[in-house]
Amino acid sequence: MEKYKLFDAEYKFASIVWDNEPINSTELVRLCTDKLGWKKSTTYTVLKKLSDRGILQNKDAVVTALVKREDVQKYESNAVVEKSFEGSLPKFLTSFLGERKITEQEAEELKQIIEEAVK
Amino acid sequence: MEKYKLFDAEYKFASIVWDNEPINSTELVRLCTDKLGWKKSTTYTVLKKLSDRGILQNKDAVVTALVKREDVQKYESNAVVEKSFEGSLPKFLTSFLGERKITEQEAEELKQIIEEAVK
DNA sequence: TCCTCAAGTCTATCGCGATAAACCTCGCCT
DNA sequence: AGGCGAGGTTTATCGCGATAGACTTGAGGA
Repeated sequence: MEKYKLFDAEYKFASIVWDNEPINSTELVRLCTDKLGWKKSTTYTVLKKLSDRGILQNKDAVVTALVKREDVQKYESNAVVEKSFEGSLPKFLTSFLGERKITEQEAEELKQIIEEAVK
Repeated sequence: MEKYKLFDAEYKFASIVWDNEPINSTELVRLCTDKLGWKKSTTYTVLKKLSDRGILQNKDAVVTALVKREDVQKYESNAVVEKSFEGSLPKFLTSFLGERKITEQEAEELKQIIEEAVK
């Protein structure tokens, strides 16, 4: 789903929406000024673009997300494994863990997640 | 290590080097023309930039890598988990796997990698 | 009626990554 | 002594994501 590809600025912006939706657009402008240092028009420009793409929605000055954060995250995770690890999750994991050590407890949690995906 | 951050074009280029090093620079130009559609000067421009950064090396017309592919991959994997998953590997894994199903064998392989990191 | 302010659009500008044109040097061959 | 190709640098140009300035519209209050 190429649709879910967000650029850096877009992702930061969308994150603010996800964290605060539903949110009034003027209030959102204020938040972006605080957290991103954006001017009003910048916020509206990005908001419009994401709305046109069906990612967000601005109706009667109330902004909500049409696409879930999880869906964008899923796209991101797949894209990286695809681009840098030939689509191989094992390769990704090996690289990520590296010499890094994890606790027995963390290992359990990860194995649990993996079990969940076996069917 | 911010040093390992490669842009898209740089990464594609470095990949060709990793796959073929040591390689003569003129030969590398030919490869880039074939695989990336680049002109000679484009190849040299990118090569110089990566050499200046200590990622690659061009000595007596022989190009080699000073930084291992694995190190760049490690940076990439960490960056994504950091940026999109609050640094949480479990969150990344959950998102990546999603409804996707994996075989018992693949699960074993993954668990093996995880075990390796416990200490 | 006029002012204000919320709400939003349209059209730049700007920085930077991606790509390349033009030019240079130097050894080698004829 | 002149051409030629390998090897390389310097200096643009270009596309696009990031950001914003200027302007518009419409409701509500003094």
